[in-house]
Amino acid sequence: MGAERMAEARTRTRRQRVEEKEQAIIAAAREVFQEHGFDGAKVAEIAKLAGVAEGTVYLYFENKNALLLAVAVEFYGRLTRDAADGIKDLPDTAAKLTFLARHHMERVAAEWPMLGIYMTPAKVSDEYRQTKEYQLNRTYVEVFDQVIRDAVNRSEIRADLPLSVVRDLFYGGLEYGVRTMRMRPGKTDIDETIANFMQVLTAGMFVPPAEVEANGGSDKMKVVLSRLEKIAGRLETAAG
Amino acid sequence: MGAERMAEARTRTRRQRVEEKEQAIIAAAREVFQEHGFDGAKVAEIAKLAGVAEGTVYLYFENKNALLLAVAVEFYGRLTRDAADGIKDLPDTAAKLTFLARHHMERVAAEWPMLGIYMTPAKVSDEYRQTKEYQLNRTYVEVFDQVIRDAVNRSEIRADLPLSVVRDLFYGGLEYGVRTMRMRPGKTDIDETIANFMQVLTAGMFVPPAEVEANGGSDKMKVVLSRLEKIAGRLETAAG
DNA sequence: CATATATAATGAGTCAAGATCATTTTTCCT
DNA sequence: AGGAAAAATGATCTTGACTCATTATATATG
Repeated sequence: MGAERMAEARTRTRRQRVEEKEQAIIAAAREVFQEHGFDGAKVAEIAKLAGVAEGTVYLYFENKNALLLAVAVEFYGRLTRDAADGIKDLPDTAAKLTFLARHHMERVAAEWPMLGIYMTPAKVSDEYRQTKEYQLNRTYVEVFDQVIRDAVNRSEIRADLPLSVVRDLFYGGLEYGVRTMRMRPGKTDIDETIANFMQVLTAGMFVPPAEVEANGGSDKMKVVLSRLEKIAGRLETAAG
Repeated sequence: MGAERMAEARTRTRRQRVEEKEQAIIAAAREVFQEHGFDGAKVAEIAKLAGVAEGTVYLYFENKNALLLAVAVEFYGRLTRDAADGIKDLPDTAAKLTFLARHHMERVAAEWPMLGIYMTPAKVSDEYRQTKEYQLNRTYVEVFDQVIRDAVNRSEIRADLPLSVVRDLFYGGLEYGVRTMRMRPGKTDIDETIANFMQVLTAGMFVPPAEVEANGGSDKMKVVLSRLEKIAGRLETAAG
């Protein structure tokens, strides 16, 4: 019994050591990927930064891609957690979406090399896309999806639009938005950009005929009112 | 004089031969990139397919990236030309945008590997992005931009939205849309997807309060009024 | 504590693929 | 024809991912 527990304890500490080393390698990989991009990153450099020999990396990860995947898992974990936490106490749909937009833009902008790399479809095989990468992304956008579903249930958002279309516009638009911002640094304000995005998603980009009618519409209301008053008058007369 | 002309003529035919070979290499590269992706493509295979020695490729292109760039130039050329041609005779903004959306989706879907590769920021150096790649993209989206500008001038589209935001939503959304379609093959209809995209861009995704008042509003109002008038009429008759 | 066994780590070596360059082949002019 | 310039070749070099025989460390046992 005592021996068994000791054995277990020892095994655990060994596992802990192993896990610490694994974490060190992942951390090093993140840093090197961030700096040089996937292709530019040398496994030798990652190993050196992690304080292990090059061969050791391959005891922990099958290959460079697996290393990238591990970094991505960690990245998506943080991303998803922060997104979910961030919207928890926000009052309405618009505020939540605005937060998610900002959160996404900032993160993508900050860790662009990693994300850009990871998103490259050819990089991660079809199998992976069907499983791990897909699941990661799925879990992340689930936060967004839930906000939309709630809004649809409360009839704030059209129910006739497929969720995927809304989601693709949101995240696709944001990703391109980040690119645009990177292209002209300093010349674009993130808050203004997000406000404009929300503007389009909320009200569309076309000048809404509805709006024209609605304004002029108040005139219509007057017309209707006067007609109603006439009717009321006739009713009173009739009743009288 | 005669000699000079002859020299020129011969030089020209030599140049022609050289250009033919260059085209052959580019064509081979496109095919191999298309099949294996950038990383998977071997210069040796491209050379073989083009019918030249491996070293010859490097007489025409500095390196593999330059080869990719050449393929991209050719690709963007076709893409831009077809886009401009396609919208020339279309009657209104909505039709033009719908065409551009479909055109883009189909091309991206068909030549995804190439585009996906090329769009990867790390692949093409910062210098290139500032010059060649940026210019290519710029020329392509110029077609879209002009449609939007025209629409703004005719007051069909809000003037307060930066063009870049509209553009990013359009192309970003479409790119993600293509991904979604690839993810669930057969389960998503391209025309329906495009219609939904246009729906959001046109009218927004939120249920517009204005619309309720204006559309339903006016109709309902008319119905109610006519009912009231009928009632009034009957009452008058009855009272009469 | 000493020894044996299992586990972990190492880095020199292999291999594949991009890029180079001395050599050969072709073109073209006199 | 002959020679110079241009073009093409492929063996060779280089780099970096990945392997594996060897060494070191940790754990279990007498």
